[in-house]
Amino acid sequence: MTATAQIPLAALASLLADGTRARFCLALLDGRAWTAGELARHAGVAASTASEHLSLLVQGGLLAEERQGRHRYLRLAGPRVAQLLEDLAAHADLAVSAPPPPATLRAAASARAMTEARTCYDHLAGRLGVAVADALTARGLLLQDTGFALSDAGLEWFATRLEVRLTPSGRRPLARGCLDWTERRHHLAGVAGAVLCATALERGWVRRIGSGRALRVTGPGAQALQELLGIENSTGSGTADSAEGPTEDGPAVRSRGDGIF
Amino acid sequence: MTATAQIPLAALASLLADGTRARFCLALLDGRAWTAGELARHAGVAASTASEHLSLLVQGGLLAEERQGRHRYLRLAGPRVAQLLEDLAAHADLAVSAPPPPATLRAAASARAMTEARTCYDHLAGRLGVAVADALTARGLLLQDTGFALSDAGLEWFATRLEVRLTPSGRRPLARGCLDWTERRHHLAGVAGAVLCATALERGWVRRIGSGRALRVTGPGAQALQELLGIENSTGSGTADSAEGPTEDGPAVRSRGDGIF
DNA sequence: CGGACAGTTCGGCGGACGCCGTACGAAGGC
DNA sequence: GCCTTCGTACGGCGTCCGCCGAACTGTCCG
Repeated sequence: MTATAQIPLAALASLLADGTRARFCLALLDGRAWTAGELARHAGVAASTASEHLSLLVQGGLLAEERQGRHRYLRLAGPRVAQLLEDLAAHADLAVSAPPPPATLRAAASARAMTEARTCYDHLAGRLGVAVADALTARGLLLQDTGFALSDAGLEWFATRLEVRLTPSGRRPLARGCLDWTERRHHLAGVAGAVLCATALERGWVRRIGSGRALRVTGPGAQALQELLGIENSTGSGTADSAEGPTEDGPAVRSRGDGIF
Repeated sequence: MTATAQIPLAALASLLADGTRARFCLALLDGRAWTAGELARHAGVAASTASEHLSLLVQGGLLAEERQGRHRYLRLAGPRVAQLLEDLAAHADLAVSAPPPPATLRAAASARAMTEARTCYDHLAGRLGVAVADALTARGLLLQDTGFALSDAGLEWFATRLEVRLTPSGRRPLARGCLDWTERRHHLAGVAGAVLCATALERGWVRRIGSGRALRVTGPGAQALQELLGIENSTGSGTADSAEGPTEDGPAVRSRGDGIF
């Protein structure tokens, strides 16, 4: 019996203390399910190595698996895990103040698209995510000064303007602040953040770029954001496909929008 | 160059992945400063071993050190670190559903006192902490349904009833929910939680039991809680000294109160 | 039924790391 | 001044663990 096993905190940290396992978890922060092989290639290790790591992560309660035929799909075990990883990553990245500059043009374009708009597990992040949180706050729908919670008007807004139900599921908070690692400010997470992101994807307000977690705001999306929250088409820079994703990257489909968020 | 060093998340997790270092951090969650020797004895390792570990933790930004004469005092680097540790520990402890029963009578008594009232870094926890959060919520001073934030009335209450200023310091939120690992519900953390705890200690409403983090509510304290928040003297069980602390444990000073929280 | 592919299990190798004891420097009490 | 005490630097030892390749199981497809 090793010493770390008796300290739950150390046992949990051990799971994330390995570079390969950490890469897996960070990749899965896009909120989707990857196959074991995809994760192995993503991290640059042999399939056998990945298999063992994934079993550990599943056993440790960080990942959930779903087997379909000869595939083993893996995703984060739930919002709690996603939040934990976000917090940890945010803290770690703050310590290393200077992230290495992207090595290739393509990576740079991908990074730019990510800073504009992306998913953060199951909610919106990047400039877009922060802009939404700010707009909600400016309109008195979200309280950020004294904590982080929806106001009564905010509840009303979700029900009547957005026309969605916020169902309090389990112990997950309705609204939660999530530190955005590019903007270094909070965006909206929790049930409300998830519902908002899902709604935006369903109604075609945002679309995934390529196979990654970067997002692009569509024309109707820009209009909806303007009408619902008064968010103006801001600071637009080009959009690009993402660098990495659960599917093999096909030929680059690089599009360039004009100032679309 | 090891592989984990290139992944900040993994580098941070590595610091906590060792049982001894984890023990150090958990001990320091009492919010006070320990000397290197005290921590070494607490974890049961040689002084030289502890010294190396502590240097790593300081270098990693988790701990702050302060040298006084021949002593090296160590404390958590700040509220952010404390929160991270709390979250991590809460998650880890949930995974291991059944904590081992206390081995000695004295440890059992200490555990009982801890569940009643204790500090959690710099705020109140245990039954007392949750009771305070609940009372604030019941009176409309704290919003817990739609997130976690003080209401306007809550701000007012701190200013006029408690007669303290809540100064928004840095990026620390005014109010934050912290998962209580004994009650499995939220208690009040953030600036408000810290101010409330400090006030309670200053005005003698609560007192530290022995040298640990367990607290005892005093007579005037019970009265103040009743007047300010309508909290009745609840579920009192005996109080006892704590098992571990930064100072060498002297002779046990076991006191037994009658139903004092 | 056989071939291709996804994933797992196993053995073995090599590096990383946590531990200690010892020796040393520095601060404080007598 | 000497001696005790707290903390640090170093060398060595043992273990743990992450990696791979090879062999095997199971699934899908033709």
